[in-house]
Amino acid sequence: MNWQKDGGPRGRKGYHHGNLREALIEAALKLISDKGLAGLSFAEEARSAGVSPAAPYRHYRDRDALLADVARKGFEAFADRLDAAWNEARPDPAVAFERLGRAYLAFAREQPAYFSAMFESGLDLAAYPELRRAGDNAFEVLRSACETLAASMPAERRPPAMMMALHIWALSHGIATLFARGDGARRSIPMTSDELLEAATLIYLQGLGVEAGKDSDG
Amino acid sequence: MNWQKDGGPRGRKGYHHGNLREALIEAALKLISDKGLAGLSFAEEARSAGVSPAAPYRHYRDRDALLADVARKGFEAFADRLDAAWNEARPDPAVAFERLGRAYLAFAREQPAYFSAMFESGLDLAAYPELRRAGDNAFEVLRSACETLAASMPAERRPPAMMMALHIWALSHGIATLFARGDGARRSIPMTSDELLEAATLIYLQGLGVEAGKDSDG
DNA sequence: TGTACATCAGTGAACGCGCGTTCACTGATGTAC
DNA sequence: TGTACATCAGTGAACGCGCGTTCACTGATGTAC
Repeated sequence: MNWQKDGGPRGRKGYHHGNLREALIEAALKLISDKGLAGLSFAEEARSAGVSPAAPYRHYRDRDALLADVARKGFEAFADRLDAAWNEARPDPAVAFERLGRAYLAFAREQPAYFSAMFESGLDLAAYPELRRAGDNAFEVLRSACETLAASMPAERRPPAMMMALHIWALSHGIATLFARGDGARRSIPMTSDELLEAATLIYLQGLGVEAGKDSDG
Repeated sequence: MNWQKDGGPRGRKGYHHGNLREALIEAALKLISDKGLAGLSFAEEARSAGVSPAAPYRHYRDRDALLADVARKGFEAFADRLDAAWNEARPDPAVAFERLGRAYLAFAREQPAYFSAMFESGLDLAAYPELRRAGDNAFEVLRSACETLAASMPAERRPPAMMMALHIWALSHGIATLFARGDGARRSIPMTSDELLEAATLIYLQGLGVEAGKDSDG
C-alpha cells in the first residue's frame, strides 16, 4: 500500500503504474459516459489508462469483473450520498426524507456512468456477492429512513418500513431512469424530476396517514 | 405487400426470403433474450435468420435502426396490452386501473427482450421519431386512464391527470425494472411485485383522496 | 549498509475470431404492351 | 397469353479492424540476512 508515495496526480512512474486498478475504473467510467455500456472494452480501458492490453488481467478476470467493481464502487458512493442527505433525520424526518429523494435523482443525473453500471449492466448479482452487498447497503439507508419515519406515526396505523422503502425506492428509481437521466433516452415532462418526486412522495405519505409537515392547506 | 402469399410459417422460398424484416426482428428478440442487449450483432441476426451478412442492409441502415424498430414494435405491443387491460374502465375505474398496473409488470416479466429494447437501449429518441411516437402512444393509454379516474373525483380536489400518470408510470416502471424483470439483476423482495405495486397504488390513490373501492376498513 | 533473491506488476508481440461494410453479381418478381 | 424489361431482395467473397487472450519476458519493489 505505498500507492501514495509518488504524490503527483496520474503519477505514472515508469514500468509500474502504481494504481492501475483505480485508473481502470476511472477509464471505464469515462468510456461508459462517452459511448454507453456497450462501448466498453477491456482493450480500450487499458489504452485509456496508458497501459498494455495485457495489464488489466493482473487485476480483473474479465470485463464483467471490472464492471462489477465499478458498480460496487458506485453503490458505495450512492450509499454515502444518500446517507449524507438523510443526515440522521435532521432537522426533522419529513425534511430529511425529501432531501433523500432529491439525492437519489441527483446521483442519477450527475453520475450516469455509475448509474448505468449499477442498474443496467445486467450483471448476475449471485455471481458478485460484494456487489449485492453494496447494493443492499445503499438500500438499507433508505429502509432505515423509512423506519424512522414510520416510528413517528401512531402505532395502530404504522406501515411496515420495508414496504414503504420498496415503494419509495421504486418510485425514485422510476423517475430517475425515465426522466432524470442525462441522455437522449430521457423523456421530457412539464415539471422537473425533483418536483415530480416530491409531489409523489407527499401524496404517498398522505395516503399512509402522515400529516403534511409544514403547510397543509391543500 | 404479398408477404403472406407463401402461407407456411418460416416459408423461405429460395433466393428471396419473403419476410426478412420480421425475421430479423424475431432474431433480435431471441438474441437479446439469450445474451442481452450487448450481445446483439448485425451479423448474428443475419445468420440466425438464415441469410447472408449483407442482407440486413436492404432493410436497415445499421444495428441501431433495427433496434429502434424492435423497440417501436415493443411499444406497440405494450400499448395494446395496456389498452386491453384497461378495457375502457370496465367494470369500474378502480378495478380496471389495478389491472392496468398488473399488465405493466406482466409485460416486463414476459417480454424482457422487448422491455430492454424499449427502455435500456439508450437510443436517442430524437433520432427515431417513430419510436418516440410509439412510446408516447403507450403512455397515452396510462394518461387517459388517469384522466378517467380523476374525473370520478370531486372537482375541488381533482389532481392533474398528467401528474398522476407520470407518478404511476414511474412507480410501475421502478417496480418492473427492480423487481419484476426475469434476469439475475432482479432483487428479491418479501412479496410479489404485483402485490407491491397494488399496495403502492392504493396508498397513492388514498393520498389523493380517492376512497378505497371495495373494502375500506383499514 | 549491502547483497541476493523472490515476488509482483507490467511489456509487447502474436494469434485467431467475429464484426461491420462494400462490391459486383444474380435469381425472383412485377408490369407494360 | 407471351415476352421483354425494370426493379427488388438476396448472394458470397473480400477487406480491414479491434477485441480478447496467451506467452515468455523484464523492470521495479520488498525482504532476509
